[in-house]
Amino acid sequence: MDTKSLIIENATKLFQHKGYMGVGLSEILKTCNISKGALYYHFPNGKEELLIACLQALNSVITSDIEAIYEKHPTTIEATNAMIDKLIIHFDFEGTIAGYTISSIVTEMASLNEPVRIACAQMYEKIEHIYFQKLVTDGFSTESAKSFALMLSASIEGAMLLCLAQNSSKPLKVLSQVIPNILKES
Amino acid sequence: MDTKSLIIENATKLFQHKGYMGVGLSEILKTCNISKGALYYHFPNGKEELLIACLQALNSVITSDIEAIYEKHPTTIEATNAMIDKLIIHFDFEGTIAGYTISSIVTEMASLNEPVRIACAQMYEKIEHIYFQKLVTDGFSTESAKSFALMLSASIEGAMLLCLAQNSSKPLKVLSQVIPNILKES
DNA sequence: GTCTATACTCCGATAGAC
DNA sequence: GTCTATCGGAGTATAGAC
Repeated sequence: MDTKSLIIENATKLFQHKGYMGVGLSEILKTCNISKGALYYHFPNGKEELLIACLQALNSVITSDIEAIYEKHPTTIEATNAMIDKLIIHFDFEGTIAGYTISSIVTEMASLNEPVRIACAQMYEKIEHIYFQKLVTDGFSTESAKSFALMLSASIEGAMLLCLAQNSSKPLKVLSQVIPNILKES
Repeated sequence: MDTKSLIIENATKLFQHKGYMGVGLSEILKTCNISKGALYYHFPNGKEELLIACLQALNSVITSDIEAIYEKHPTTIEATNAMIDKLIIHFDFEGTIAGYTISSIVTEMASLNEPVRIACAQMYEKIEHIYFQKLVTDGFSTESAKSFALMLSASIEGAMLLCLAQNSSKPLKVLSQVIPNILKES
C-alpha cells in the first residue's frame, strides 16, 4: 500500500477513537512508522488537511457498506435491523463502536472549522439518502420517507453514543426492537 | 459567586463547546480571570478532576431543567415537544446547542477514562428515568416505557448531533413532528 | 485563598540533507 | 519521497511568596 493511503487509514481510526484534538501527529507517525517529513509531503497543510481526507475516505467506506446491506435485504426494517445487528456484533466483539461513527469529530469540530463541518454533513446526508430511497421503495410517501430517514439516522447515531457512555450494546439492541413499531405509515 | 463555582461554570461551557482535549487550562484561566494557583487550589488533581465536577454540576442543571418541563405538561408527547421546542429556539438564537449535550465529552473520553464515562452514563440514566416515569404515567407498560424512554433519549441526542453537523435546527424540528407517531402502543 | 515564576513535555510546522 | 533537526508556542503541573 502507498504511504498516503496508509496514513489515511491509520489516522482515521485514531481520530474516530480519540477525536481530532486527542490525537497528536506524533501518535499518527508512530502508528505508521513514518517521519514528519513524509506526512507533510503528502499533506502540506498538515493535520487539518489529513482530517478532511480521512472524512472523505470514511464517507466512501461507510456509505458503500450500508448500501451493500440495503441492497441485500428486501425492506427497510430488515435492512436496518441487519445493519444494527452488525453494529452490535462489532461492539460485543471489539468493545467499541467508534469505527462506525464520526460523532467525536462532529462534536469537537463542527462549530470551530467550517470545511470539517461540511465534510461531516455530507456523510450524514449520504447515509440519510440511502434510508430515504429504501423507504420510498417500501411505499412510503416522499415526505414520510424524508422524516423517517432522518429519524433513523438520528436514533442510530444517538444509540451509538449511549452505547459508548454505558459501555454496553443494550441501547442498540433495544433500538432494533423498537424500529419496526416506528416505521409505520401514520 | 465563589471562585470554585465560577471555574466550574465557565469550564463546563468550554468543555461542551470544544471538548475536553480542545480546551487548555490557560483558556479556562483567562475566561475566569484567575491564576493557575487558584485553579490547582480548588482542583488539586487538575483538569480531570475539574471535568468530573463539571459533569456532576451539569447533571443537576440539565435534569432539573427537564424535570420542570415534564411536570408542567400533562403527557409525554406534549412535554417532549416543549423540550425540543426549547432546544430549537436556543439553537436558532444562539447558533449552537452544545450547552444541552455532553456528546463531545462522551465520544472523546468514554473509552479512555472510566470515571468520566461513568459520570456521563449517570446523566443519561437520569434523563431516561424522567422519560420513563412520564411514559408510565401515560399508561404505557413498564417494558414499553423503558424501550421508548431509550428511544427518546437516543433520537434527541442524535438529532442534536445532526443539527451541529448541518448547522441547522431542522433535524430537531423534524424529530418533534415524528415523535407523536412513535409514542403509540404497539 | 490567590498570586507569580518556573519546569518540562508535547504540540504542529518548517528547513534542508539525502 | 523520506529523513533528521529544530523552532516557537501551548500543554499540564509544581513550588513558594503573600
